[in-house]
Amino acid sequence: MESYKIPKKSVERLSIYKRILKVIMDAGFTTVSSRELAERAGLNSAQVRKDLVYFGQFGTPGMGYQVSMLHRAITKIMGLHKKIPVALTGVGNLGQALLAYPGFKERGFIIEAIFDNDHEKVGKKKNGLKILDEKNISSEIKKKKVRVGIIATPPSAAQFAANKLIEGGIKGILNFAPIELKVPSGITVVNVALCEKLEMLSYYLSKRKLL
Amino acid sequence: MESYKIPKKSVERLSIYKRILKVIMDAGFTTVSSRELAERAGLNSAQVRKDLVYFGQFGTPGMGYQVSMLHRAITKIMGLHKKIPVALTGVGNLGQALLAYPGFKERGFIIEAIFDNDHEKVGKKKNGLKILDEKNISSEIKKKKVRVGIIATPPSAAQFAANKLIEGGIKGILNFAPIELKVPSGITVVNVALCEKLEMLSYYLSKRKLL
DNA sequence: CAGGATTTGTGAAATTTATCACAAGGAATA
DNA sequence: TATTCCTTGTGATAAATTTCACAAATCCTG
Repeated sequence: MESYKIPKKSVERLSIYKRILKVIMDAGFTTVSSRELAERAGLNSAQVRKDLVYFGQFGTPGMGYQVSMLHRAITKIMGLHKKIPVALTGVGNLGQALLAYPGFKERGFIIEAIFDNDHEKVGKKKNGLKILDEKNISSEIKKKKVRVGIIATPPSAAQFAANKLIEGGIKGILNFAPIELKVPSGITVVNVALCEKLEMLSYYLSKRKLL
Repeated sequence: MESYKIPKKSVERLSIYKRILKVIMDAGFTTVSSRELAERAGLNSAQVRKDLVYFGQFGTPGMGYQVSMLHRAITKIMGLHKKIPVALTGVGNLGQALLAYPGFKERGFIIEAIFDNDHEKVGKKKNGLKILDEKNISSEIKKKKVRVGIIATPPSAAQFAANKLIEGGIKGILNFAPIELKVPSGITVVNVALCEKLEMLSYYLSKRKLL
């Protein structure tokens, strides 16, 4: 039952379990049941157990899961136990917020290079990093052995940035631009659907005549 | 087939169709087929048709959909044809980025009030708005008839902000904080899972031994 | 206006995902 | 050690979602 075909949703929930485990661990508890994890995550307990079993047998019947052990196991499974060098493209408002976002560093994602296509910005410093020209993305990230790219450009510049990142050897992209990036197979793109979420909210409120 | 039970996924995709329709419209085309929409969105054409039929019959056999008509229809369905007053809580890096994010205004979401619990910040101005004390959220948003709240606080302050927003009569929350908000029934919460997405990317790369 | 080419809308089938329900394993108590 | 109480892991079942496949509707060409 190792890594045959794991639902994307299960992977996303793994991240949620990890976050909750941290809270439980900091509160001083040493074990936790699938029922409690489920309750805190707003899920069904069988689902929690099924999700975890995709990755191994972590529990003890009658007792539950060892909090710190499970937390460590998930961290390792997700590859969050080592530092990951990252490049950021687009140093606008969103890009700057991401640059300062503590969550990235906490998870081991270290932003090593930042790029923009605005010549007004190129050469200036942000958070101790010099803003580089987008034209040089591929050579710069090769030099710094960056493995992950974040796209925080406007939609019109996103595909160009993606191409340059891929040219530079990047295998994974976190995309904040609201477009469907075209990438060759072998490149993993994860989209953060900021606009879509906002519009969903509008839809649900509108349907209930609350707007 | 009107609004019986529409999958959440369909609603989210509606937003994607709207975005693509805009592109096609700006390129000067007047009609579009489900096949083309599907291709651009990376989906199956039957799915596009099924999604749209949840909301009405928009297409013409042999011809496809009228681009501008469909775009307008989706905008209306999603309640994005009128202005929506919004309150933002948490004027940190993320909050400031959201404040300056053009996508909000473009979609009719007008940020009318901003709050923070940091007394250093309260009273100062950002983007023409005075930062108000989080303690006064409920009275302020009642005054300004705000309908939607955005939470961009650190996780530790998120539940407090949510409570105050709800106290002030808000029905919808866009939550950027990585916690499961506890809200009474009748309140719609949409989470933007920033950290989760990042961690998913790490997982997929890690699995392929690319980190 | 007839015939061929498209493309929609939609039942039916396939696939995926979530929930139920319970046997089996282990802890805790006496 | 026997007994009771929990809780896991999991096969079976149910629900949700996606894809297939085609009749019916409309366009377009000659």
